[in-house]
Amino acid sequence: MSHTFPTDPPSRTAAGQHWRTVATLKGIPDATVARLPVYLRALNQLGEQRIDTISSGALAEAAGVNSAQLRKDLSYLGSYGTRGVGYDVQYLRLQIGRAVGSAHDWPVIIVGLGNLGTALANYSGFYSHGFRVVGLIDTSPELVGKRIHGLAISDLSELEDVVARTGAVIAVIATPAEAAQAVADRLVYLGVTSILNFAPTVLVVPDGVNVRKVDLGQELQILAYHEQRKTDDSSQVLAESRGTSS
Amino acid sequence: MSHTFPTDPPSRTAAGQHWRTVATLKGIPDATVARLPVYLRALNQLGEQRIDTISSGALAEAAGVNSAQLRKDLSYLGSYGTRGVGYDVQYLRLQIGRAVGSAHDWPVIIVGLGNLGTALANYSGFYSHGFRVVGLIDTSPELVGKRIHGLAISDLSELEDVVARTGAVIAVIATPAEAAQAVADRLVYLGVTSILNFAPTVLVVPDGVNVRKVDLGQELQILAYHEQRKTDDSSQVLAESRGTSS
DNA sequence: GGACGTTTGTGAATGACTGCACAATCTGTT
DNA sequence: AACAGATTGTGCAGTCATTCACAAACGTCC
Ligand SMILES: NC(=O)c1ccc[n+]([C@@H]2O[C@H](COP(=O)([O-])OP(=O)(O)OC[C@H]3O[C@@H](n4cnc5c(N)ncnc54)[C@H](O)[C@@H]3O)[C@@H](O)[C@H]2O)c1
Ligand SMILES: NC(=O)c1ccc[n+]([C@@H]2O[C@H](COP(=O)([O-])OP(=O)(O)OC[C@H]3O[C@@H](n4cnc5c(N)ncnc54)[C@H](O)[C@@H]3O)[C@@H](O)[C@H]2O)c1
Repeated sequence: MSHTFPTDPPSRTAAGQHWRTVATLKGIPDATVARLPVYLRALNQLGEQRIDTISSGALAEAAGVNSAQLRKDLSYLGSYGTRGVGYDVQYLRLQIGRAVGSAHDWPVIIVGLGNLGTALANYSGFYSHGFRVVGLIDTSPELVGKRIHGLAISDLSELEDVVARTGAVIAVIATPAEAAQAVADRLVYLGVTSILNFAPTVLVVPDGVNVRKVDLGQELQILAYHEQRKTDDSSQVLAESRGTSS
Repeated sequence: MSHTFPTDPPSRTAAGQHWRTVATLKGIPDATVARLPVYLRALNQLGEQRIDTISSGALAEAAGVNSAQLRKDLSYLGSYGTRGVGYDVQYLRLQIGRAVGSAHDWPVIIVGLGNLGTALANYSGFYSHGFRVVGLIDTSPELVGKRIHGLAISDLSELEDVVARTGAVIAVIATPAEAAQAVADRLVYLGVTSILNFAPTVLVVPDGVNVRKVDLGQELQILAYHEQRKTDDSSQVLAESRGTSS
């Protein structure tokens, strides 16, 4: 799922001799990590409703997953439930938040402020989850200098400066696809180690850098595939012609 | 991945007695379906470069996957390669397009034209991949009547009309989270069977309806998790304290 | 036309994830 | 203090996904 393959020893100063091993030992499975934010969101909603305790069954339903899965997922974080009772909403919220890293307040840079980038920059949902937009970068002279929520858009040439000043390690790329790889290279060179990419391109990055891609077209095509299968009865005929074993 | 749990027999008129079984028989694995659009994108780029034949190795690299995986994925569609040579770019493009359903031109409705919805509506990348925005829906009196790319925004009350007229079965939800479930219910009731949801909520829909969620906050939290693990040396200490077996 | 290098398609091995089923553990009640 | 009901945490088996490794098939060159 992640595009990171930590085969080389990291250049970090970390104490561990074999990082890979440690990661595998303690590491929360990718599939679980991907679900933790969902649980967190559900817990937040529950918290606002003054619910202070919840069972795995109820929380699982709110999150749209199997309850055994929920329990197993949570068990990777520790034993934070009480048998016969359930989970304390506030406490669990805290623990998942800590595991996921929203305890910190992560500074984030957005590169490319066209349609999409601007929408993202305006999005308030960021802040409520431990992220803070601290840098806006574009190349268009028409955009540079403009302010969004009080934050001025800087030129690409000032990228180094912005990264250094804000200490951001997470960046969002919302430039046209052609520019994305160059931007990513530059970001990585400046020390950014996590990239959320909205441009429809496969980014190539060194080990140790995490990339996640959000691709609207891709999502729609996946939906279209299922849509097509619903109507297409001929898919069953095709099934016969191929030797589908077992 | 999909939030659809086809436990009950679908209320559809489809011929198959056990949909689940049929799907499993011929069905292309979910993981593969999710990658097909990536291959398609890579092929499109290659096609523009006048490359007419490509090996699994080269295409796999462009798509960022293992070459064996690419071949296996493609083998679900049929045997479209030539041993010793590779794949014909145009032909393969056609075949994947057909499988994924971009051969049709899918009409799509967007509900909620705030920051994000407007950006989506303006996005031209839609059209180039077999999707056509045919309906825009919002509740805000300030937005209703406004035009985006020549298409007028309709009020929510006209939703039925719009769906019926356009025959759309795919919809994008970009409303605030609070409104999302109600909108989804309404859409489903009107015959929409695929939803791309940008609101940070788990949508509950009947069997047979496909939902895909795009959640920015979630993506960032996943990045933050990995970020945290990179720096956090204490994670190793924590690893010890928990009884991590074997 | 046969030998050679290349590349596909796929069986089989390995690995990751999911869901079931149940013992362990808790609260409240009699 | 023992019991009943509820709910967690987890071993295990089944399912799904990835990767390896190689025979089968192709084009080319001599
Ligand atoms: N708009 C959408 O709804 C949408 C949806 C899905 C994907 N996308 C993708 O997201 C990306 C952005 O989409 P958009 O609609 O906002 O496009 P856009 O053209 O409106 O915006 C792109 C912005 O990036 C800036 N830019 C170009 N090169 C740059 C560089 N090297 N460094 C910094 N900034 C640079 C441009 O000046 C422009 O402001 C595209 O790759 C698009 O395919 C957009
Ligand atoms: N803006 C972003 O970058 C961003 C990023 C990630 C997720 N999101 C999510 O996407 C959704 C939309 O975000 P946004 O920034 O565009 O919000 P927004 O407030 O700008 O837009 C919401 C729009 O939905 C309309 N609306 C409200 N109720 C409606 C209903 N019942 N039917 C139809 N339309 C309705 C509103 O009139 C408004 O125009 C939110 O759920 C948000 O959390 C946004």
